[in-house]
Amino acid sequence: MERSTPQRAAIWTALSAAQRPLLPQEVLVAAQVQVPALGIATVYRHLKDLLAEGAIQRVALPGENLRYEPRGHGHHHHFQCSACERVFDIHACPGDLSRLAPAGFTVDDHELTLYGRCRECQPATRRSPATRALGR
Amino acid sequence: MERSTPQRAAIWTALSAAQRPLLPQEVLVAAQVQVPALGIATVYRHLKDLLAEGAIQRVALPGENLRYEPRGHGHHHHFQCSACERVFDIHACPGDLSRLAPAGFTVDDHELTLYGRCRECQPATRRSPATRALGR
DNA sequence: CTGCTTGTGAGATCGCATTATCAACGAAGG
DNA sequence: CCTTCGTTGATAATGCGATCTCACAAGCAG
Repeated sequence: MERSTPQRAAIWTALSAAQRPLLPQEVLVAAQVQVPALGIATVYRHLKDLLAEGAIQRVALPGENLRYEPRGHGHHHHFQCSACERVFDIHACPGDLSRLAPAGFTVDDHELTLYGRCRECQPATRRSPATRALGR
Repeated sequence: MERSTPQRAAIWTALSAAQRPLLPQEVLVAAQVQVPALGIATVYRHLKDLLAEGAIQRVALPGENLRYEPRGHGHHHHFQCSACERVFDIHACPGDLSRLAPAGFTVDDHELTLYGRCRECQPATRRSPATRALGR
């Protein structure tokens, strides 16, 4: 059975506190705040378990490795910052896109990714310049 | 310098005749119609060259390997059939999506992928059932 | 405490797409 | 013909994310 361990708790906390999809590496770094000795193998192990339990879901973006986020956000899309590479949730949707498909094609679902600068990575024009380090 | 060879021609023909982005493997199969002895190494070599020359471009879809298509299609999106896995071009666009991003975010670009059934893979209801083999 | 089971971490290993290697081939000029 | 030099194809090597192995540590029952 599933035993409650500090490692598992740290990984879950990292995922649910992030408010955005995380790479396994990002989960590792974030969870090591609570459990410094945490290894990457344990991260993958628990990601796999949490996925099987339905607690989290995969997020696939074009040309990117799989990210993970807690389930239950409903239908939503993602925004990737071209500066810090981080991915954020977008709780909005352009709506029905079946009209875009060629005649004879049936549309069941869609994936949308926006690219640009996140709030913290604006080109130092107005407030809040990109002072945050990468990979955080 | 670049020498014109049957292999190179076959690869280019495969790409421009396909009317859709191809995986290296699909390029190999399609080009082998003209040059049966063609090897995968030659496909990768010419894809790399054609890319450097700007004749073709990469197409990255969520969770998929890179595909390649001739350049010059302008801004467009893609449709992936959930049955045959093939990817088709969609020459349509939902338009400006910057309104979807959170406040403070700047949107420069976007990627859209539709999923469903292509014309040839409709659930055998009306005409043209999915008689085509996979991987073609 | 004691014994048994499960979880963990470091490193080895795997899977797979892509790239490098290299002997053989072949078009072009002599 | 013959030499030259870029091209080719089979295969080995690489890079990298993900998984497996295994000795050890940490729960839990008795």
